Amino acid sequence: MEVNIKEQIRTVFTRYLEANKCRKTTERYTILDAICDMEGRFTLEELSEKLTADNFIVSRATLYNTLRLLLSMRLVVKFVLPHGTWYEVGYKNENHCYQVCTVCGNIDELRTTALAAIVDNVRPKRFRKDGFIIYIYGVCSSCQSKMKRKARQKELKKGT
Amino acid sequence: MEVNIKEQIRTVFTRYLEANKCRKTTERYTILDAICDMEGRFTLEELSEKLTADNFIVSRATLYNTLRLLLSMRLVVKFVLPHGTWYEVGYKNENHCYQVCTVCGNIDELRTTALAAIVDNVRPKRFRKDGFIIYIYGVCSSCQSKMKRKARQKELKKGT
DNA sequence: ATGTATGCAAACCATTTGCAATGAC
DNA sequence: GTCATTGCAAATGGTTTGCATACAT
Repeated sequence: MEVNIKEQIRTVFTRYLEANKCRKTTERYTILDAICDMEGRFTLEELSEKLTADNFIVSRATLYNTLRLLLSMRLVVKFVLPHGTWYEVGYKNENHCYQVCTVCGNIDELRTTALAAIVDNVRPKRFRKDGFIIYIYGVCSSCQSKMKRKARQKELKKGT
Repeated sequence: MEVNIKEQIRTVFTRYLEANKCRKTTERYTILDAICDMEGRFTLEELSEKLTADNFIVSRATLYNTLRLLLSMRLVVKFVLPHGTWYEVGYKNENHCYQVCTVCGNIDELRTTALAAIVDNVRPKRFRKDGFIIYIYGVCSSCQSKMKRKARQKELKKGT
């Protein structure tokens, strides 16, 4: 991430901490920095590993606390999928369309700008909309062939 | 749920069990029936409670096993949301658009036919699409007012 | 000096697993 | 009789909590 964007984010964070009378701890800023350096989606485990690699050890509790803080101020977005939980820096307010294989759990991001534009135009009443996620569920081609292969084997066994 | 629809579902289930050489156990059919009688979304806990109320005790393991079976054949749909996991009978192959409040966790279903039609037309390559879910994230009006009230109180405290 | 934030370990909760017993075929 | 399915209890894994300590204000 660009350095001046990181600076902007730090500024937003500082303003938020001051406005809510929260303390400006080293942990909070270091975690924020690390999150900015993560590429795309990341798990809590991956974030922890990055911090460890940077020689900064934080407890799980602090990691969760800081993430909660960042989530509540919308600097980070959380994805809860059937196969795990991911986080992502949300400063761009990007929206997402995922194709999820319900067999192997693989997730691909679909780049369908048309679709995103439509959902973007939905304006719910009495609701502050922050973003949206579209999940398309199904079976990927690789799992489809595996299932066919398995069915064939059962059929063979039946003949025995 | 209508009796003859339940019958249809049982037939589909039986065909699936036979095709895959799975056993037709009392547990499986009883759980299927209970699921058909659930109204709308339900949690595993609620399903278990209903079965208990019907004097049918099943282990968690069997509940999860049967749900996995029903999920794999698309008779049931699973929703993993930040505030819990829900299931729903999926025989109508309905698609869904949810409005999720990230503060209180409340979920409302949006009836936006236009939106559903668009997503319906997305045809991913090399992927057997079974359905989709759209989550619109944000803050509901009731949580918005609570947040405003809280902010006012902090401001008062500051003045003291 | 005050009280918020942290670290640690224990607690928690939903889900999965291993294994012996049951029962569908 | 065979082996898939069940029930039980233990294990797992991610997240939260309680409490003593550290440190930002």
